Amino acid sequence: MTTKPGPGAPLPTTLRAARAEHAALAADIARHDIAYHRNDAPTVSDAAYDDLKRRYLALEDAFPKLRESGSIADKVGAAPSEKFAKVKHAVPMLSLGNVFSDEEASEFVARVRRFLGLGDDAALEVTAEPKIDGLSCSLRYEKGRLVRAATRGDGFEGEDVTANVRTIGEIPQRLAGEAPDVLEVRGEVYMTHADFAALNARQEAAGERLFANPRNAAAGSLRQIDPEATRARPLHFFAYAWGEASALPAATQHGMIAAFAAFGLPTNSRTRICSGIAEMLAVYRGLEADRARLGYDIDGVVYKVDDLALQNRLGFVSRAPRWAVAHKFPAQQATTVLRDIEIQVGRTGALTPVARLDPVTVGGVVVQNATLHNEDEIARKDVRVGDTVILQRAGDVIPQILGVVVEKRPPESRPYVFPQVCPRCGSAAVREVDEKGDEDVVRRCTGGLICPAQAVERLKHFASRLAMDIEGLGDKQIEEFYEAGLIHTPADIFTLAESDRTSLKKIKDREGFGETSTRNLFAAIEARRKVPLNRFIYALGVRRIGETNARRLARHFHAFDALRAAALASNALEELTSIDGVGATVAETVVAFFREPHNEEALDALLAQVQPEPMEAVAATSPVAGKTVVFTGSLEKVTRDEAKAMAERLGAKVAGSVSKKTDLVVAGPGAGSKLAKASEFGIEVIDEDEWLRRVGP
DNA sequence: TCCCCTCGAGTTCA
DNA sequence: CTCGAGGGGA
Repeated sequence: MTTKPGPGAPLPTTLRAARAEHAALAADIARHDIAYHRNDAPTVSDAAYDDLKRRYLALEDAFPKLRESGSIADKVGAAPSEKFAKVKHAVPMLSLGNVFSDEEASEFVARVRRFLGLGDDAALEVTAEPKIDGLSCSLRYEKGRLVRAATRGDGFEGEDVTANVRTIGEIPQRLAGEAPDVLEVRGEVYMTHADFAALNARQEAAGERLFANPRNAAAGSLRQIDPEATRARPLHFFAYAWGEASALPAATQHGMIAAFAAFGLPTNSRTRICSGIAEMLAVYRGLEADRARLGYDIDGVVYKVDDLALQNRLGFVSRAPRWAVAHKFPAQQATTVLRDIEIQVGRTGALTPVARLDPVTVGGVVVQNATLHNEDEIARKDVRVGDTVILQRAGDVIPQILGVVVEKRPPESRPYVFPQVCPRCGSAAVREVDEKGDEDVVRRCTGGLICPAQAVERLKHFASRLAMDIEGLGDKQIEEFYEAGLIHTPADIFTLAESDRTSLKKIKDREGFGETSTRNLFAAIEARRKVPLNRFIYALGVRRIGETNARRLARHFHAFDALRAAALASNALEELTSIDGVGATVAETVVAFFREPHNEEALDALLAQVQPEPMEAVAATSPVAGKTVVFTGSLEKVTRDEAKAMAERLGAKVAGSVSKKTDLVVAGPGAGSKLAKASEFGIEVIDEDEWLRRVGP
């Protein structure tokens, strides 16, 4: 590391000296960035890193000429993901539902049978395979050649890691045999225990930081900027699924895996075909017993309905397939000491207790915090400061406190007393009670608009990715700007650039905000003066109005003025509850929001700065989109659940009874009163075959 | 009225 | 990811 003046040292007086220091700092910062973002192993503390950045930017401010040779300021703090191009998955990479017990696994099979309308004696084959604990990856082959590899990302969009994947020897550049024109092979990139141990030994010898577990090592290795660095890391791959395919080489799950193997792709030899729950559980037990000897990490077993035609019929529930499930091994547990309980104040005023723990490794990751959810949860488990607690990572991600080791409790400990006032603004914190007298589990700060904690959280929400998506205005910046008194309400964000230069100068000096980053931030803010209506509504942070409800409102009203006028109108509740998915509670919350005088004021100020763009009516893509459909009588080719799922997938609404709002009735044999009612209202009636023809593929 | 599903809100660590 | 609650169908 270069020796250099501390952050507080006087700046050099000559351009020459400044240039030398500027270059040295740039090199240091770049090195730390690499260590942090690429290797997932920071080499300096955040504070020390910030000092370097601050000094670097201060130099540039004092000697603007330095910027001519190219500044790294624009890149500083860039998310690691920005170093890889984004790739949209042609077919989303979805997640899997989880089960944790034999009973739940058995329910999965029962649910599949019920959905398909299979009798008890009808055969149903299911594959069982180890669930590899690595990184999901999608490999796109065109005419048999590997053209692109992408990480899973959020399931819809991942990162392009083609160059790195090409260095994995086990993954063929070219498929053997007769591969379809287009085939996206999906599977898991992982590292073996032996390679992980060897890698960590090398890291240690080189004085580099160690990886916490094979999965992190694999993730870090795959995301190397330099493909040659990936080549030096021994990665492996198992193919187990597929995305887009111009043709499928088989009609079953196991057939597909066999085809992958024939194409030269590595597949897992422990995959089995089972004809019932007993065999599935036997595979589970077998893998659980051999877990330590496999040589790579697995965290459970995946069951998949083998017949692809059945998979198709089963389809998806929200983001997970109905035809597959992960049977997880019991989560690892650990004990540690709870040092303190801190109360956080959320955007809606919710007081959330968070446990501060002595750092402990659970499932390969060091955990220091865990949410305690709410007051009742603490009381139920009688968690106290000083207690030794049992910790587990739920679904291997979020730490969860399971309970207290009472024998280890210090004699002087007392039950935890939940605060009755907001720790930030001192307002009373209450639990709301509904008309039935039921108490809400969360205690909320009643400070509302006067609570600074809530104000900051609302601002963070406003600028966040799913809301206004203002780049460069993250949580940290908002906190700093709020502290500095520069922004209080969303509208202030848009007048930031106009606000007097002296206060801006103040931020620059205080927060280490350089000329370049300030300019970029202003540009990002300007770019958001026009936003899609649904984002704007979501950004307002109205309670109970999340992403989906915001979209529902936007779709119904098309323009913001229409929504606002409707909320103020006398028939507001009626109008709002007519929207599918919006009930009385949500409607009342929306009405209350728009009628609150402070909100009206803040909204007027905001609308003077931002123009929400009206939402275009979406063109119907299917003949049944937007229609209300009723099924009656018995269906023969598909089950009722299936028909319903099919209709909803195409944008139709399925109702249980015929009314004037019904657009279409699908009647099978044995249809009774519903059919009569349909003809009474003059509603179109079709049979199952006609239905399948209309919605068919 | 109950049950199932979806949505919202809150959270962890990298 | 999980929990609780809202919405809507049975």
